[in-house]
Amino acid sequence: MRKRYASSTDVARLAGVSQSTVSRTFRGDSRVSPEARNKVMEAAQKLEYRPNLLPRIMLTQQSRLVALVVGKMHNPFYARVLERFTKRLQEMKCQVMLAHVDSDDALDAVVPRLSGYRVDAVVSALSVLTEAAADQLIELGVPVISFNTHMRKKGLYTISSDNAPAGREVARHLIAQGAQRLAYLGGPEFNPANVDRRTGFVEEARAHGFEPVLSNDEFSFEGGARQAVRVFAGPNPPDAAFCGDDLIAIGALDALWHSGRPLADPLRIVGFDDIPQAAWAPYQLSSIQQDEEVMIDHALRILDDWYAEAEMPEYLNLLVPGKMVIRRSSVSGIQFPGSHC
Amino acid sequence: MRKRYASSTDVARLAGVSQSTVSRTFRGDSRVSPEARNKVMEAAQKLEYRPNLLPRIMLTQQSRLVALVVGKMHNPFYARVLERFTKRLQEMKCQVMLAHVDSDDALDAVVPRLSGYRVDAVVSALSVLTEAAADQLIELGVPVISFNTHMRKKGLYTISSDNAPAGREVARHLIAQGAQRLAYLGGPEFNPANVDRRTGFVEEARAHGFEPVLSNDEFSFEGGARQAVRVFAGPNPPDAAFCGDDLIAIGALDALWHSGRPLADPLRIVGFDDIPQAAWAPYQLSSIQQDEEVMIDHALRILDDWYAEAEMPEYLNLLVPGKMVIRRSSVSGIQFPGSHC
DNA sequence: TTGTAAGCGTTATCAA
DNA sequence: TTGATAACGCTTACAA
Repeated sequence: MRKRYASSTDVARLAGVSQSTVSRTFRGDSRVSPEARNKVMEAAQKLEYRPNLLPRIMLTQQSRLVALVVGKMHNPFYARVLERFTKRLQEMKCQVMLAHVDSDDALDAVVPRLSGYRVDAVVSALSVLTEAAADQLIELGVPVISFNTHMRKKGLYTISSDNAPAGREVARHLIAQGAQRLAYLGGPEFNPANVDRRTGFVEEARAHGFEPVLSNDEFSFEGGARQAVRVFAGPNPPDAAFCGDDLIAIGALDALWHSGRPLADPLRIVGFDDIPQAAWAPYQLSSIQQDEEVMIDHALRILDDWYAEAEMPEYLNLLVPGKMVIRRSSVSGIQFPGSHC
Repeated sequence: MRKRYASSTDVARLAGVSQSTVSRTFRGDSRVSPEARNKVMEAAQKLEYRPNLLPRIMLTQQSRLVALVVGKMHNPFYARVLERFTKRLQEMKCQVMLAHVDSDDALDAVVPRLSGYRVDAVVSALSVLTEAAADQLIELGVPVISFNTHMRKKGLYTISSDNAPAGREVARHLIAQGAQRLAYLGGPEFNPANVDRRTGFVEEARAHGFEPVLSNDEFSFEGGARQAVRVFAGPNPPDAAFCGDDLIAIGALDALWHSGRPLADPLRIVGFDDIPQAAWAPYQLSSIQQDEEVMIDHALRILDDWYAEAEMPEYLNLLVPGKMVIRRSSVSGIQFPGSHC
């Protein structure tokens, strides 16, 4: 049989005080005499007492547990968000309960547990939060904070990069650099972040008299590779592409690299997310940096308000501007191995 | 005031049955009549009843909560382990409590919370688990499972790649490819994984009459960049290097790339971890693949045994063989842009 | 098959 | 400053 933890009652008995005094001591309640405190601490030490937080949760209706629902962590952008967010939550005395969800089935299995542990809030960093998934989380009855989604729903608070203006900025930049034939290599067709990035890009391009080639696939390296093969197959391939995220951009470049296909020279590429790999020497990829710190700040503020029992808005759709980071890939263009021979 | 969840008592009242019947219904206890079950489910639906797991934890001394303690998630290898592990734990009906720890202070803050929530076990994917940190986790009184550490301590179960033989294999491979001047670019000098990889490599090299140049720094891109500058500075630089992990290898390559320094041709490189980026076109990096699935299997078996209240060994140090993945970087060597002109 | 009642380890209220 | 005592929402004998 498993060894039981010592309880505050055990400590109280050994210290010769009441259980309430032990409780007060450990919560830092001022109304404890120094002598009592000493006796308690000594007994606690002897018994290796670890205060149990669970009864407190039941009594106060507050767990300080925040669920973080993630999908694909192979994207370094999400790994970074997860790391920072966890750190910040710990600083505000919350713990993260991680839930990995790669299908709606997985969500079915996980949601009852999240409610069972009485998480105070759910944060979704799922790249695609479908409407059904959002509903399921909202039914938990706790605030749902979601990154890079935008839906107007009671109980849903979204925080997104301002994708459309970023797309427009990329179009202007590529055109200013002298691009003639534009392309957009995107994520899943109806993914909201993808839609906004593409729309901004396409609209701005059209305003300048260009009609970009459009393509979509997964947000991933492989998705980029597949699209590159399709988009750059023709006789007069694009000489500039905006990619839905950096992994797509890098996957596309690698595919072109391998294909040995004749390409426009220079070929200019811009990605999105500004993952660390974008700065790596062979890519030197221009990208839109999402301001994760500000996005996380917003999320924490919403949580704070909720903990303070402040009046919460029914829903919220916050936009955070991205910042364009210009590197070689969109200026002098991609250097293929040996391309300058 | 925060809205309270419905309790099983509320459901019982509405359904006109006893609270125990509600409890039995939700635990799938067979001793409930179909009529009772129906009434209960109906009432539960109406009240949006979500069973609370916390009292159960208190009663059964089992939370099915596993703490995952992570350090640097910017390493894609750890991100992948985290993702897989979380998924597998969910499949065995456990939830992950994530703890981000980047200093011993952070550990002090986090440990009392982990015990407070009564986690059943702690899994550490910290790249360096110092002895002090290990002790702190062990004092929680729950099993501690740690990756790529090796310490013999009661309550500590370690699972590591078998680093030394991997190092030896790399030495043999590079020598067989025709390398003349070997180098090892490593992680922190006393990190156990680093020590083993280096030792295996150096011993085998010496057995073949080679004396590698040694260097160390962080396990990171920047660490690799810094080491490359030092190691390849001399007049007769190494023509083959084994790197403590793939990020070091890639950082080193990028630094050399930028430096424009005259280098051995071919220059052969091998990394460790086989992160997805190792396969990217400009690098084509040979690497040692850690068999994470098997490592995770071991960890889950330990957990399973513990849940089954099986007799646990005092400690355990498991080794999992790595597998060498050979790519261009160690055969024809690294191609610098334009190097084949 | 159902209900009663005693815990689990805290917090919070009220007297002392 | 202390100690009783009633919750919190379940699980689990035990009785009916």
